[in-house]
Amino acid sequence: MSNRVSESEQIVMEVLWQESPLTSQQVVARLEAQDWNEKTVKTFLNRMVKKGVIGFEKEGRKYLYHPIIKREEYIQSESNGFLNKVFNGNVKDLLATFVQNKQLSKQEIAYLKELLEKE
Amino acid sequence: MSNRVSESEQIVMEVLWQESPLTSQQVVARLEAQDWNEKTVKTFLNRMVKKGVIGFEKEGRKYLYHPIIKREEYIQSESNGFLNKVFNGNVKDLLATFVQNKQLSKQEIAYLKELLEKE
DNA sequence: GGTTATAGATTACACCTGTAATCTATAACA
DNA sequence: TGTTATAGATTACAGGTGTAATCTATAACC
Repeated sequence: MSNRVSESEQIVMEVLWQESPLTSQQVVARLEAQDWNEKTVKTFLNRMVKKGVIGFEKEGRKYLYHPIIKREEYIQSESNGFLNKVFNGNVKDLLATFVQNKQLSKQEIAYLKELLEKE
Repeated sequence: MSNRVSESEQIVMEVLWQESPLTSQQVVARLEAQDWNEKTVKTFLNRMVKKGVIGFEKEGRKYLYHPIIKREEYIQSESNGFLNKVFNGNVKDLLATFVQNKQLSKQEIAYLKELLEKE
């Protein structure tokens, strides 16, 4: 089993990053919008435990799940992967693509300029 | 067979985006750095044809492969997928993450500011 | 205490992907 | 023209992923 987080698993991670620990039932409840069978969610939780990306504490017969990897680290790692894969590591190209293809509000533009000033 | 381009397949696509049409041998030659068996590359070409992301013209017994999907469209689609998946669609967050975590040269910063001006 | 509901564990199964080896037809060479 | 090299097609096979159903043990209820 690899220890990469699949797309579906990431959706489960988001729930636990938002709030934890949670029982599987609570996770299922918070994923209602996904329209996944409860069994499916439990499979994901199980696999994620095996991958070592989440852990749990037993509480009676139930488990209380919590994230092990940090959201920031995950985002960093995904971002770098994406940067290398799609933009061959060229940050400028990546930024230009997003700046040009997405509508940015005046506020956002101002905010980003400020960030650039600080660099 | 899905019509998404896998990671390995994308590497093959890059070759054809750079130059096409190419025979499988030429593609193999341009992928020497990948250290893939020739058979492996041919499998990828085959699958990509089935997925409809590349096409070919017969030239005698050989095929001349060419991309069907455009690089720009691919990048757009991957970028949007990434944006939604990792940043929940929030471009500002995405841009901030890359601006803050990557070293940008003065030139790059100037260039990006210029882009922002134009928005 | 016996029965039932439920929690997590195990099993299932098809499709995708990485990574080739083998098959089959034919072009090219001797 | 018979043999061989080679092109693409087909087959292989393990591990990951989506999507659950079934198994097994136990907590909870009657």
